[in-house]
Amino acid sequence: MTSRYTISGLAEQFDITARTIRFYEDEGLLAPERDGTRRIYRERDRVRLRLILRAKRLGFSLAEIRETLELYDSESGEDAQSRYVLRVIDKHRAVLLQQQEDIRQVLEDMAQVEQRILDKIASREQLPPNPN
Amino acid sequence: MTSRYTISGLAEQFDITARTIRFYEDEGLLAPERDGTRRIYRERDRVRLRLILRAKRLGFSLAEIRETLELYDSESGEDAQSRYVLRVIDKHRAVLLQQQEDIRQVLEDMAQVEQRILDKIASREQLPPNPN
DNA sequence: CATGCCGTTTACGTAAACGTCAATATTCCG
DNA sequence: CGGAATATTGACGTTTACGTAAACGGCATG
Repeated sequence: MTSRYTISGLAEQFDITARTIRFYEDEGLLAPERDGTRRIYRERDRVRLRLILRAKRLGFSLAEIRETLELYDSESGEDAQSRYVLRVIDKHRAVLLQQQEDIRQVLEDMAQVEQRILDKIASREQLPPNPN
Repeated sequence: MTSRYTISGLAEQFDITARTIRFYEDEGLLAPERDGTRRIYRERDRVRLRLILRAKRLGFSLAEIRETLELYDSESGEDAQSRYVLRVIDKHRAVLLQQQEDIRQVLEDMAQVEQRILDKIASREQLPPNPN
């Protein structure tokens, strides 16, 4: 059961269009096998796609995602290369931590707006049935 | 000291270009006062800009940000409007929580890649000085 | 066999978010 | 006061991430 997927199957699973998946391939983010001309996706392609969409939800560009995937995938034979990858990982981690902080801030702001509205609704319900 | 800022001042503070700030104004995200033709930014503009950039780092579009700002700012006089805003806030919160989860996942993946590399480096340092 | 239905490539279209001049004020500073 | 620096409004260019349409191949099925 080396699970195989069709392009429309994958598209449905992730709620995107086949066009999008082909585009990701054009951009070098995916490289499915072929049965003649048809694309065949395996489990590893699915995992990759899930990763891509995760990163996209966080606002990263396809170019960034591609570079990152290539880098992390690279067997990084040499020591220098390994250390370079480690540095890049640290940079990426910094960006993600910043995003976590941004999310915290926005959630806080939202809670304030929400509270303001709730207070107003509450104060209105206190009032007698419209003194007109 | 009702702090005033020039456009280039703000640009420097936030490490963006003046063009960007003007563009945000064109898009209805900012509305600074004018001294004749020059723009004058007050503290509230600065706060707004900080918010905009935060949201941008999280991958939201300017259109989304504008709508959100307008909505949250609206005095929402009517009760129905208030309840509507509360629902939108809930939706936004859901998106942010999803992002938090995405970040957790990506951080996890990164940690794995990092560990793999560290292991490889360690195993290499175990080996005797190159058996050639 | 005709007719869907899915898949493929190629190509042009598009919206978003600015960058990059250009031409024209204004303002600051020695 | 005069030149340098800063600001303003167009207007056009560019990149990203697909959408959309055209034109075609393969297969399955009534």
